[in-house]
Amino acid sequence: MGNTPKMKDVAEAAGVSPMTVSRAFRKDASVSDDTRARILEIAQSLGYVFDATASTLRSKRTGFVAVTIPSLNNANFADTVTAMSEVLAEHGLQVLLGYTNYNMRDEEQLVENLLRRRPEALVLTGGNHTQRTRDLLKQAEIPVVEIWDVPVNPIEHVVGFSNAQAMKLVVEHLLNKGLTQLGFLGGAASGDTRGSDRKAGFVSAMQAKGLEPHVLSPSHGTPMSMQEGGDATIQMLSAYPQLQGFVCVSDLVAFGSLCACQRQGLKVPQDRAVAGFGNFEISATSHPRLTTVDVSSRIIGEKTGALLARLLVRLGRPVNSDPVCEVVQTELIVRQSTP
Amino acid sequence: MGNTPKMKDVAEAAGVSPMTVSRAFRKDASVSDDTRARILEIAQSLGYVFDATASTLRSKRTGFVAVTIPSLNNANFADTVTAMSEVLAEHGLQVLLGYTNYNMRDEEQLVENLLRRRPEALVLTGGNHTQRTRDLLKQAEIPVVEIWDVPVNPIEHVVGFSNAQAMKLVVEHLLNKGLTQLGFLGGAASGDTRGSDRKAGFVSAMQAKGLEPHVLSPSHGTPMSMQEGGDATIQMLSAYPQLQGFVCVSDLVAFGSLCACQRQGLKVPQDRAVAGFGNFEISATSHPRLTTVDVSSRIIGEKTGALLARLLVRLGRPVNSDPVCEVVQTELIVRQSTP
DNA sequence: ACTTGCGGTGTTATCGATAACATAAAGCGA
DNA sequence: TCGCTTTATGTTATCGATAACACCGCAAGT
Repeated sequence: MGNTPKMKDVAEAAGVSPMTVSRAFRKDASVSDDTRARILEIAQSLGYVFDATASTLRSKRTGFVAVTIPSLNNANFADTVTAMSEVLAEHGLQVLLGYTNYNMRDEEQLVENLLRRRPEALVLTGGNHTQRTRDLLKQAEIPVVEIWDVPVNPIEHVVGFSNAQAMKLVVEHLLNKGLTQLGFLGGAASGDTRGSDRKAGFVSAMQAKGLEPHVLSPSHGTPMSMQEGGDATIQMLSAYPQLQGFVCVSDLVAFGSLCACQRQGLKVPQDRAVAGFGNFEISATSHPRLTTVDVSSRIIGEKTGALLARLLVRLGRPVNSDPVCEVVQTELIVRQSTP
Repeated sequence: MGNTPKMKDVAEAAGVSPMTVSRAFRKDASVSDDTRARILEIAQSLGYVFDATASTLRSKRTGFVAVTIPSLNNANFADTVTAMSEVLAEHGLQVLLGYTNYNMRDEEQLVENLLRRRPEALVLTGGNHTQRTRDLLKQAEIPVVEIWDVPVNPIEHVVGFSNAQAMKLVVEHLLNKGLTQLGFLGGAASGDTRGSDRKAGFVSAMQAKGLEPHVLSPSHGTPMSMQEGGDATIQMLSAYPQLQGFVCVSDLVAFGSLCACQRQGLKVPQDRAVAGFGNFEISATSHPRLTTVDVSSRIIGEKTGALLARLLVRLGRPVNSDPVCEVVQTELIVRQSTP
């Protein structure tokens, strides 16, 4: 139990001071090559495992980057987190992940918990936060990045895109193809702000052409998914049989909608068009394949990781710099589910 | 910068000793209710955020549970991790997540990195590890749980199921329906051991009936997904046109296979049967819906979380107990993609 | 030859909270 | 009233690594 070897033990075994062992474990510090090699070998043979918890206290560098996402159950966020983790790992940084459940209250609690771990930076998915969350982050004096959104009033750095703008691409494509009777599926009032932004993009794009936007959103705060997309489609079909197409908050909803149409004996795209959002794998596979918007989830992760690596460069404390706002590309991908 | 308030500052502001503040921040310790309330209020007004990194060093309790999963890009693992996080959060424990990329070497490196953070327990997805990984874990003297598998030679605790056994359910169902010409899609040689186990289950179930098992696996170490499932289906169809059904390593592959069949003008299940594995959301939505095996991903996470909470109960060091081996239920779900 | 500089190493104090122990005040039965 | 437990709080030393500084010896510059 108490026999876990410490740096001191390694030092004694190697006949050097603990300080030298400490240096040997860091790539940058100045130790002669053979001393380092010998120390590392001895450490390994003793079964010594570096203790980051102690290092952290004195050096004030935890090597953590805290990241909040609404939910793990979303391939797009998972891609972003994976890419970010990879980039950060190259710089010796660890991602500390937390889930907000699409809820600003939970986010506030989460942020406080994460800050207790003294992360060197914090990444928030989305741009909507409670005032206390913003206060906590300000106090923490660490770099903050908001992703997957372009907030009107950003906290500091931003790596994202306009969900409303991206959704507009879809609507305009359908309008150009002559479809004017369109319904929107998804985008709850609270919680999923990205979904709401997409809905807003749909509504404003329709209104810009003087068309009526039909919308069906879930009443709860969590985003619609496949099953609900199908249910919503059935409802829409009976409430507005004249609809020519369904614009969906995500590919998952679109897939649910597609299958529901097929079950009703409706052909897609001949009888009804269906468009998704996010370019999930499913949209490239389904039959027919889904028209969607690619939002480069991985690239958001990579860019955020690279930005943080730059800000947290080894030379001492975080570099002060002007807020960065990187807008990543979104691209309409037209496939067979729309004319 | 240096003006971040510390416990001492809160103590002075409240006119008590730092120790009392420390106790006020822990639910269990003995402080009078009004003192605690006053301290917490003052702490809040000063913008004090508890420093877990310092607490950790002295108390030797990090509150971390390290978890390794092959990849975030899998809704099943995501469910497990989410459920586990929820349960552990109730006990003040934080999940520290790492990815092995379906690679034992990466896992070894990852485990070492995670151990540096001094987690109180470690959860490994799968039962295949390098010797050094096993040595590291033994040295660490913390509870270890292997999940999503029932290893022949477990390290310590297990919460999982037999992938081979579960796959056998699918095969036997198809055989009972009179289909004897079956092909298997997925399950690479290395890397994805759960996939390989499922493949093994398929092969042995076929051989038990004296039938020839046709198998098509990816050459690389990462699991097959939708796109590849479709490609593999096309290959199988031309190599073995007599096949009556495709048994797939996952619902994702099955969905790829289903769509590929449909593109070829083949009706499922009339012309070809398709079965998946994992009961992903897609299998309940697709048209036709997919026959699959439910493996209760969330329950694995919940049970693992509960087990760890029990082992790490607040009263001092980890409780010593005999290794637990919980086998969770798997259930065949017959839907329309098979006769 | 003498200084200057630098690579390599050791010494000491310290990061911020808490375990362990000590202590003061309050409750309580006989 | 006394001794005893219980509750609320304070004191001191410590967790394990590292920042900051000091130091030594050797090579290069003048």
